[in-house]
Amino acid sequence: MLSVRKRKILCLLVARYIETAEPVSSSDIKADYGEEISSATIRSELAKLEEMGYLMQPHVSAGRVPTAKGYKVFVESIPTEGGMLPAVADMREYLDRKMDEVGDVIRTTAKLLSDTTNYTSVIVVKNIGEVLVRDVRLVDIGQNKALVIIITDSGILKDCIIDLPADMGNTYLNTAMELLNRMFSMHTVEEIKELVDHVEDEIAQYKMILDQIITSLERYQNRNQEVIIEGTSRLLDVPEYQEEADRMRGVMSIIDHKELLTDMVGDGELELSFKIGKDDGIENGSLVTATYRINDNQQVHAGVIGPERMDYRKVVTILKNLETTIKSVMDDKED
Amino acid sequence: MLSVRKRKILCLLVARYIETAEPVSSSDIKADYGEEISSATIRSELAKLEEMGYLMQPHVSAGRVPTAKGYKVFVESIPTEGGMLPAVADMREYLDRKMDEVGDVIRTTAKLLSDTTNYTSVIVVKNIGEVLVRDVRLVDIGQNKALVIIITDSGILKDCIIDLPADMGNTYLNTAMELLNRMFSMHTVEEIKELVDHVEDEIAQYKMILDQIITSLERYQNRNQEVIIEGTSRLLDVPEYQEEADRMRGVMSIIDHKELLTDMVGDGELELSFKIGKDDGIENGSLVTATYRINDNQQVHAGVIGPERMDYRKVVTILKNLETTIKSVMDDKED
DNA sequence: GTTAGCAGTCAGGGATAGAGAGTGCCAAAT
DNA sequence: ATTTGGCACTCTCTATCCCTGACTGCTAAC
Repeated sequence: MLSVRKRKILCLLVARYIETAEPVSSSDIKADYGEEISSATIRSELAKLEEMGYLMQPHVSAGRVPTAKGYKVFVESIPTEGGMLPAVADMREYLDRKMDEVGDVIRTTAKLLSDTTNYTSVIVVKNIGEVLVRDVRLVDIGQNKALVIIITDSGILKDCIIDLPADMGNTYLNTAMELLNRMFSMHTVEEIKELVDHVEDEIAQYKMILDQIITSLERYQNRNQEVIIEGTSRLLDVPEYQEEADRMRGVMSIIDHKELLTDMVGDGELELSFKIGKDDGIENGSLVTATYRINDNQQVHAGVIGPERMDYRKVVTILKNLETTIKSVMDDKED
Repeated sequence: MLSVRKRKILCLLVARYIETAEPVSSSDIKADYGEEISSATIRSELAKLEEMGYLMQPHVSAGRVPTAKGYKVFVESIPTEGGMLPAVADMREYLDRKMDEVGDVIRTTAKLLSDTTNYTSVIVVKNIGEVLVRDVRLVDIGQNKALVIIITDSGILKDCIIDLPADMGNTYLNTAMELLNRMFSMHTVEEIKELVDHVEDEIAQYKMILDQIITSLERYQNRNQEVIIEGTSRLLDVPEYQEEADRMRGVMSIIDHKELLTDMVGDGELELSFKIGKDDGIENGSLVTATYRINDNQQVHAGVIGPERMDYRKVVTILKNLETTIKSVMDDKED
């Protein structure tokens, strides 16, 4: 629906605007165009592109500036197989430092991403699929409370503290643990819920414990979404925002309401996701994320947040490189 | 070292500047002064105050603006017994919502603080004093790993995963646990370190476990400092920062490097702490914190971060109110 | 030590003018 | 039917000027 020439002109314009931050004129494009073409021709094409909503003019005697819609055409044209950037060659070094947990890897990755792109970075970890319970342990911690440790196929759940009946005997906990393991082991949360509803009788006296554990499991499965943001102050480096602080607001409000991000990052199937401008939920801003699957149950969305006039090429290249780097580091951790 | 009249003039000036954000002239002060005094007299006092470093002039024919030093004199003059603000009357409501853990209380408090003051809020939780170990549990989680649960007098440590020797027998863990409890129970971390160094022989075969646990305990004692920041985007509401984004940088860099905050919040003994300006580590910004002790082992520093021209009176009042509110909520949680 | 008065300084706003950039449109060429 | 060259037009940007208003610092009198 966009002629080859229009697309080429549009992309050249966006590329130049990203570089110079100034409205692009017809003669600018003529200079970049390669083949011979007159500026008048370009002008008429620009007029049409503007009419179609890809461009806009700050004022009548200025060049053109891309709209969110215009940027989107541009980002589609970026080859995702971009070459290695010199700056990202040493990503591996960052990540090779000894790290105890996956959480550390994520946190470091966020820093790395912010440092290499010079934008504010964002990482969202999502649980996908069902959690399979492997083993359940109960640890008495005094004061009629117990700590529940649930070993699942995607990690260990250990933040669940439950209340115990006051008159509990000594063997009570052990029996409960046995029962729990018999019932829960190798089942998903959904299955466990079913089960508990059906065999009321046998477990009546442990009902209190069971309910608390199931609540906790459900919470784990549903809202275990971590959002990490690094390099907030890099927003200040963006010239657009320096001139008018108001423009920063759209981006800032997202940083303040991290929970919004979980829905804004890619939808899982897409490798790269671009959210640009108000219609996508970021006024005067843009969010580029890549989706990585680190294991069967967890998905990581990593990306950057910045102005609409973002260096998408660089960001895409870095995100692609990050994928291979993360994969290799994670694989090492498996051993 | 500052005459009564100079102090009065300085405080009137700061108060007015905080309100109007505009340089204050000698006649402005004359209007606020109460008693009869000529503007010429005030001018000569202002000149001296400027010479002493409490004030500055943006330009020669403008009024005066306080320096960081000037603000500090002002904040000393704020009565800490300020009355209840209408806006804070319902703090209790915020905090009354059911919250599972101390962590939740803290997080909600941060939001509350940001909402009531309209500044970015900051909360730092510090461990003070020695951690006393009460009980140690080991839970086998498969793959030659165990989860260590340490119940201390100030909380439960449950994020420590240790490696086990590969050829471990079935009773190994139980024996180790018994040994650990015998050795650790009711001792501080320092004492435990001593102990382990001395009775090498008996425990040789459990050395591996012990070392890992001690490392973990030390880390818990030292760096268990949580820093929570809420309402970052409120920085954008500050007029000073809107005009010149560069000024925001000082404050932003602190938000980006939370670890800096642990040293900047009050020194423990002081009830309220004011850090204003570059010399205090915040260029073009100011950090006001109050210190609350929530139990024998933990200290909470709560405060706000904003421009030098902050509404200190309001902030102080709110922080004072927060103290009573937090105390009452925490006491309820004890039950 | 305080006050009144006066001269001096400077920011801020409005008006004006010229330069430069870039477009839109039209008529001619392909 | 598309492309091109040319031209008139529009609008921003910058500089300059000037004026006004706001304060101050200073001095001399009280």
